[in-house]
Amino acid sequence: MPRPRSDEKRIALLEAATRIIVTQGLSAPTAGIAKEAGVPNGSLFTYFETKTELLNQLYLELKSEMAGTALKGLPAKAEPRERFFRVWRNWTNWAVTFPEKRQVLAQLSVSGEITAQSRADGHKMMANLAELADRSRANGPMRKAPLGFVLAIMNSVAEATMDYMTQDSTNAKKHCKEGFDALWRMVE
Amino acid sequence: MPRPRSDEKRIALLEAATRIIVTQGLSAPTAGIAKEAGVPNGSLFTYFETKTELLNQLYLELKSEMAGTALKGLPAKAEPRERFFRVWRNWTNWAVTFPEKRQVLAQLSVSGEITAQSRADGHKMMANLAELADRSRANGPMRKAPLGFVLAIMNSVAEATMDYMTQDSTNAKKHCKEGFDALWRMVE
Amino acid sequence: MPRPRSDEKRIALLEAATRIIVTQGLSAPTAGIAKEAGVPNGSLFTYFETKTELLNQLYLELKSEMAGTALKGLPAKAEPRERFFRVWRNWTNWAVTFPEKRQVLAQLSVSGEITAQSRADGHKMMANLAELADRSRANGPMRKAPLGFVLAIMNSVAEATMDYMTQDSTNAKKHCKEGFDALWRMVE
Amino acid sequence: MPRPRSDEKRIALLEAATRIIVTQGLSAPTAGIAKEAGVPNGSLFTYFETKTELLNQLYLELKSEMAGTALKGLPAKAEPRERFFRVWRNWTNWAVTFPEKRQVLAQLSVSGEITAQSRADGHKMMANLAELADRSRANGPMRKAPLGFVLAIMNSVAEATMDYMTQDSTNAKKHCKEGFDALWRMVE
DNA sequence: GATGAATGAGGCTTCATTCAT
DNA sequence: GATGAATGAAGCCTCATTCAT
Repeated sequence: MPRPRSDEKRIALLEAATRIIVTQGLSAPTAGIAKEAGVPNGSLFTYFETKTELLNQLYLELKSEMAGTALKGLPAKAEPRERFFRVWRNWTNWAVTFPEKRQVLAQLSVSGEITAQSRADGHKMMANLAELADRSRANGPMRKAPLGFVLAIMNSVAEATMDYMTQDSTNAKKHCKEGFDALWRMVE
Repeated sequence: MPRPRSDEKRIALLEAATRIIVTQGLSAPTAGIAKEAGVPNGSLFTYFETKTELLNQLYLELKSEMAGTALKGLPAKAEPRERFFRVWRNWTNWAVTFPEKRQVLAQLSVSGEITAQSRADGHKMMANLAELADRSRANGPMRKAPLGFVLAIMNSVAEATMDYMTQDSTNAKKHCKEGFDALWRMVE
Repeated sequence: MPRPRSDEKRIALLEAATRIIVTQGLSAPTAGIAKEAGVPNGSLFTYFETKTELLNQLYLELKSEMAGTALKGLPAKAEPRERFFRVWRNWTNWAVTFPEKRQVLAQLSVSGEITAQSRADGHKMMANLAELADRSRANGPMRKAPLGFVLAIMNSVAEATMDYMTQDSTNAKKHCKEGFDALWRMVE
Repeated sequence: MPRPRSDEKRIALLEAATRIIVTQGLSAPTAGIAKEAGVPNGSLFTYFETKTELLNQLYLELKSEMAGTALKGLPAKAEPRERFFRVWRNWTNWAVTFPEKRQVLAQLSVSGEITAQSRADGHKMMANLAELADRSRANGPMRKAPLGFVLAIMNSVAEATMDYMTQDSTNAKKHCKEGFDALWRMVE
């Protein structure tokens, strides 16, 4: 299938999918997504061969946006802790700003719809973040632990922090800092 | 004095559901679950009014089993750290021993099928664990953070640890310890 | 410019429904109706959102056809009695010609499936007939009775007449006249 | 199947059926009827072999009650008109007093569930009424019309009258009289 | 007999995907 | 390409009836 002329509808569909999936779950009908996007139901399939394909692209899109946002404006020269905190703040803020996106990403991640390839691609997008984490723990107590493990923990603390920031958004900033400090205590 | 409702079938259905959902996801047909349980499809509905009801009961069952296992054999008198580690070990071991149960629990947790009531009931089952966590952080750096936040982090580190233990099960014991130490560094 | 929705299928479905309902009642499966109409079962639902919707539309269709037939070719200028008789003849003939339609209409009318809206719409279709009745009784013994009552009686005598015409169709014409005369005696 | 010991439950079931069918239609589940009657669902089938059987007996029961009420206290010696009016009043009053019974009887009558035998039995119950009608028209304009036809018309006018009495129950008595007068004008 | 759990065929409806226009 | 009607397999759930206790 040739690439469709404009990306407009593709993006409209992806955004609509996010909105619909938040409320209806992954089993939301493609027709509903198309309608929400203001696109005829049949056309969805000229942009995405199958529903699974749409879901995988959505996964990548969200992951990419998340990673991009986290790493945006990262100062090239600064203390590791400072650099890491910058990323942490961007990252968690993204989640608080777009809770639906985070939720959908979570749903997609546990679902069986995402292919190994997509997961691998998704991980690549987090590569810079991983590198940052790797350096941060270089002299700390987890210096000998497998990087994957450290990343997993970092990710999970981030998730918990995001949850709490979203839940109690008036103190979001404070929770953001607390989460970071806790993480730092673990690795450094 | 009619045939009494058999608890066996109820359990068979719940276990079958776990097995089926691991491979097919939450959208697995009820007929498939019934078949796997060796029960006629219509009978599923004499034990669970709807599929959603089945899912909610499964959630509670798994949560309850997980909490029960974690707290089993907890020595009444011991150092907090020791007590907590005992729980941690039980908990993560359960996840490694029954990866399907954990996976299904994860799917259920993010799905929209679980009612607020079920979630509340599920939380209650973790109450003892929560208390333990509360005491552990009493003199540490997170002593002023909201308990919910501490629990969320604890939970997320546990998740990461379980993931890693499952993935690299030869070193499961080591990862279990590492995860715990990381957590302890955060709170104490 | 997709395939336009075919009115043919809609009508085929309505006619099939009539045929099926006569023999199987209102509980006739939609699949059976679709099959009888030579249409795939799923397609029934592109023409009628639900079975109830199909039933309501069928009700209206039949009512409309009945009213239309009754009033067809009504001479603008003629004695009231003459005009009324014309209608009466058309009306009862329709019932004798299409006994299945009448029977289905009867089933629908007593069933709980027909909405108040549909009933109201159905009544409107009989408005001209009602007007005719109203004029006919204007100088008779029922001139002071509520119009609704007169209409109900008229309708019920018509029903009885139709029954008898159908049952003993060789004398249909005679019964038609007798029914009309009886009715006329009542109102004029 | 041997006759069950007591008629209590049988009657409870029949009455429950009436109540349930009014609101849910003839497709009401037997389990619902049993529950409404305070009888275990399985027991329904010791009183009625099948659902159809229950429906037929209900039909007969209602028909019998209706006829019985109509003919109750009929003065042996009185003018035909007077006698007939007595019956008419009883009959229509019954319908106004028990609108659910009438409605259910109507539903049953048009449904395909009632056997020819039941219908025949039902007609027999109206025999006295038929005889009355026959005498009433003996010298009137319908003296040569088939008795069946006259009965049908009588029945249908009664139906219309009942409808109107129920609808506008404050003037029930008046409508009762009006209906009767209209009928009388037709036959006498 | 009384009870209510058990059964499995079948009903209505949904939906991803295709395809006529 | 764009559109939305068409398709039919499949899903959840219902229910009359049977039967173990």
